Amino acid sequence: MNGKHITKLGFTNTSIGLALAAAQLREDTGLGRQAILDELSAVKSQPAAYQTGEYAALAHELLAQQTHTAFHAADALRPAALPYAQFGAELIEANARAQMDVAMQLPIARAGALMPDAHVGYGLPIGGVLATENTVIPYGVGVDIGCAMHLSVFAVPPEHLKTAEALHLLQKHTRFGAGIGFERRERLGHAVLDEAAWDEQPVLRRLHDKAAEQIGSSGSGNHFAEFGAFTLSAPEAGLEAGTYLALLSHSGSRGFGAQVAGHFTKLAESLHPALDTSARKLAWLDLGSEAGEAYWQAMNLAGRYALANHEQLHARLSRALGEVAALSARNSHNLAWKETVNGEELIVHRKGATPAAAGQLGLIPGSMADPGYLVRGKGYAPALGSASHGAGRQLGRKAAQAALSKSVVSAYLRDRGVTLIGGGVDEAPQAYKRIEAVIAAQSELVEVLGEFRPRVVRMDSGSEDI
DNA sequence: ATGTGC
Repeated sequence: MNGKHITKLGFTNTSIGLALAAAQLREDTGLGRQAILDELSAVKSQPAAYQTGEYAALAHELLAQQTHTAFHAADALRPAALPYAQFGAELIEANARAQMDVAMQLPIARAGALMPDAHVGYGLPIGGVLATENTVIPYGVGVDIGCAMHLSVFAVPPEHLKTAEALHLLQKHTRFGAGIGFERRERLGHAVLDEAAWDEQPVLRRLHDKAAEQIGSSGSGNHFAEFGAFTLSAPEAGLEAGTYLALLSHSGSRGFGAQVAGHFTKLAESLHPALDTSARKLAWLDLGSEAGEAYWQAMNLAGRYALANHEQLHARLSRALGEVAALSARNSHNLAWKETVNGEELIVHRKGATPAAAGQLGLIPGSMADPGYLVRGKGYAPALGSASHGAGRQLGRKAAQAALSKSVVSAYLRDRGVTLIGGGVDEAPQAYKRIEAVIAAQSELVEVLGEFRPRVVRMDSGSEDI
């Protein structure tokens, strides 16, 4: 018995040595060569039946190889990306497109689209829409699960609220920054904190107290709360056309959602060790698996929690104003939904994309000093019923810090009559694409109903205030 | 995006 006999049976790599060792043990019992080769052949075709005895080590190696091969086959990328529509392609950088191309090579991908505010993100680009079959990609949703917009329009003129008072109200009723929450005696309860789901997963149970502490707060980066003038161009939901005082906010699921995202993306990566490195951050979870179900539950809880954050912010400020919103709208723009796409039920991931089904209201902000828009979706199929979630960055954070200064940002704000609390150069209006161009690039996707012009804005301080 | 890590 030698290596030649073994390789002839089709054993490779580590299994050759293990087969030889097992054959030696069988020879020691007096068994003949042909009988041993027959046994080896049987072990090779049915390793699961030989997990004990002389062939155990070989059988385990063969089983491991089988599993590995299966992983490779199931995770192999398509040789070419599936086609997808891009809106405002001239506004989208090549590296964001390259990321989308990788996503469209995933074996689970079915359809996709790139919005005009698209730019590079982890895994799926921001402004990317991706439909998959019975699977969910944690980084196809993003770190800030459920990040959302909320607008309250009050039936009073914008001048009703003086700048000094707006500053005071924002300072008093909003909280910004990583790790920030409300002081215990200031906290408001919310039904979302009493949901049964918190007790159904260790990761959720562990995060409940943090969620209770941070509810009603806003984060860092591009999150904001701002008072401004909202102009409605035609009557809508009982409100006459005109210009009104309004409150617009952008916030997500805070530390809770970020921890959920981190937990499940790590889990997804561990389940797809064979996935090509270019797609590592697009590792998915099967919705038929326990892990997939757990993510779906956690993601939707984080989505409801993010909306509850906005509800509390708007409730505090409306109450302080003594006004009730005459018109309000809100939408999540980092989430996955079960939707019918071309007659098939798929999981539609929107990572920095506004749901824009026919008739659906959505909010697309510009920057700290540029207009934001209330839009109505047109349910445009090539966009998978989506629109942009904002203007999108044209300069990354570091590039913005290097290219811009406090003085050019201050001048931009002054020219537009915007007063800012906090904010950093990395969030400068000049770091963003021109919202007018981004809106113009999606006329097939949404209809503009109204325009919000920011007047008094609060953001996190970042590294340095402007 | 988040008060922290392949």
